[in-house]
Amino acid sequence: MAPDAAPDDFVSRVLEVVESIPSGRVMTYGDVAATLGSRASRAVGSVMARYGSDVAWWRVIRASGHPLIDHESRALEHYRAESTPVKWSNGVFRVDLAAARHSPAE
DNA sequence: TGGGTGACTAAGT
DNA sequence: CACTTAGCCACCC
Repeated sequence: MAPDAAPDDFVSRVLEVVESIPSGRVMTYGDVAATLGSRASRAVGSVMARYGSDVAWWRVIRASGHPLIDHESRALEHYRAESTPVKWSNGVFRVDLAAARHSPAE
């Protein structure tokens, strides 16, 4: 129980990547996991569910471009504030990955 | 130590 | 383009 989080932990690593995402950009769970050298996209989501309250969770979306389920209204407010490119489809919005996808190696 | 779960992904229908 | 099925990996009890 160290008071300071270790950057060696998978959790801290995920948070670091999410915080490295610039405003107006988004990353998929798979991209974040790939940055960590793993395919644990689900584990990334689990980390966000627990510690996402302290990071820009709205900048992390699914590979399909859909925002977090049951949180799309909250995410939309952030996207509008960050000028994130989104596409509307029959009342439901979707992030334009072709224009908003961010690469950490860039 | 082992089994079940999940803010997921990709492929097929 | 949207829904369904199977696969993966890390975390929790």
